[in-house]
Amino acid sequence: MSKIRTRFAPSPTGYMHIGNLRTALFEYLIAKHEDGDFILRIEDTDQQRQVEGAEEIIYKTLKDCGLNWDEGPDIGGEHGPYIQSQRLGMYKGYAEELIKLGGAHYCFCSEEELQKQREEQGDSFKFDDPCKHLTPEEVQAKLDAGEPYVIRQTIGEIKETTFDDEVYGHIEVDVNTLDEQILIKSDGFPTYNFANIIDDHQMQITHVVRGNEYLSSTPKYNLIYDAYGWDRPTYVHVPPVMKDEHHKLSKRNGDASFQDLVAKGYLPEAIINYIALLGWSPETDQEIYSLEELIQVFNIHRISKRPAIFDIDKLTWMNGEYLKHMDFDRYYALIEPKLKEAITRSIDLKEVAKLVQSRANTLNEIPEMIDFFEALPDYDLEMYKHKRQKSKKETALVALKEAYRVLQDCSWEREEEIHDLLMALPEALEMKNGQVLWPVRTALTGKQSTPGGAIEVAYILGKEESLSRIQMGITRLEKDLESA
RNA sequence: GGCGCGUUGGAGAAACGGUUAACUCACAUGCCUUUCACGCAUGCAUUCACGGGUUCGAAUCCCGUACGCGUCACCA
Repeated sequence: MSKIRTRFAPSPTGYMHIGNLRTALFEYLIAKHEDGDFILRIEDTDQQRQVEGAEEIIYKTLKDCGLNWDEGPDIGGEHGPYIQSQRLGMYKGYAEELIKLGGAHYCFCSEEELQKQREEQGDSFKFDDPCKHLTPEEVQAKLDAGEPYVIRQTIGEIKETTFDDEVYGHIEVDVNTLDEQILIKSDGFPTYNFANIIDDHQMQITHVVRGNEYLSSTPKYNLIYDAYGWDRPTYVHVPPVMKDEHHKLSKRNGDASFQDLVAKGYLPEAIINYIALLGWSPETDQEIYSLEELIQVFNIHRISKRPAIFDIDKLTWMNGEYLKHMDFDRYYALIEPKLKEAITRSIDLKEVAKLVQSRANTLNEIPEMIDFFEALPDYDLEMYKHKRQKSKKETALVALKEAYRVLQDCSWEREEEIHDLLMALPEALEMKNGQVLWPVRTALTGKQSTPGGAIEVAYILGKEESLSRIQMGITRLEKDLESA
């Protein structure tokens, strides 16, 4: 059996939405699982929708995700060019050949003619093209006269057409319901549908993977393949990725694109891992997969027929898993810029990174998590009250004063030192651990929750700053209790 | 409206006619604990859109109904 070849054929619209990326991923996995080729083709026939730099976004996204193509506009290949606008010359010849084979015909009808039929037929409109019955002589005469025309698919007198989709199974369609679509527009350019067929054939694509919105038009494609006498490709129609029960994920809805997610602090590998599970499921319970592993286990027959809703919560969880299990050096390199931006004080940022690694699910949560290192926020004294820790303002004041006293003699060289000094206090004061440590952490951070507890935070903040913050807590509490 | 496709918990989903409907996220509770997070434990669909049928037995097969999505462009 010949090598599997799949293709990703996006239009350069300046935006890589998640559904598209997911299709690309499946195409890549299907090919690579069988050691096949993954081809990138840019479909830019609609010049009006061109967006500056859009191609680069496609290249970059695919590369960031590790979806490397074997043939494409930038690297070439045997079946190029891989940019549709550079292939425009060839389609007409193919269309003319199709006419000879009886799979298409010239159509000289005007827009008005179509409109008229549309009105007459109402809802069940299906264009009945009179040009189909023109004799070759009549056609030639019109062509010679320079009449504008399009080339339309000719659908013969057969009754039924069927095909087997790898996901949706056996599909039967009544040919009478099929439209004789335009293949070559009056401006001489091919329609998307036609260009697609020709390109796929020329590039020897074996598996056509695309959204299930193409399921209905597939029979028309097949009829053209048949007319040429070409082998039909294997079809893999994939279910859509939804925003909610009723809406697809789309740019129009302002839904997150791949770029948006990255900007929000999600890792490409986590995004890829997550979207692989949208409309596909592995045989085992494993959910975390590297691209390599996905290639190994991906199986077309486990692609689902039903739409899948994109759940940002699960992506967030998964992203957290990647962050938590990441090699520390790599993790640190990743977040160092954010840390430096958030913290200008000279403290050990690596220690901060260690605290944060097991807690942040996305990169963007980090600055807010650690802002207290930079400056103590203006916190509410009520925070010293904590029911479960049995902390009240009065006990907090005592604890803070004692903590300040013992820590004065601390060298601050090792975290254990601080630990030992503070942990000796509860017993000495006949208090619970929480009655000492809760207020200390509060005084040091001014926040309800922080990465790390009192001891870790104090160690990182350093002696001078820690004592100063504790002193401030003491002063504020004293004032507050006096006035009460 | 015609045609096509789909419908398992809040989300992703497993199950491929055979006893109590996996697993993950989310949510809730408890434990652990100096906060948060982690970790651990428990709970969360007597039921698979609904109604019939086939069968000893159905989420799984068949028919119908409802709902949803897609498609019917000189857009891709």
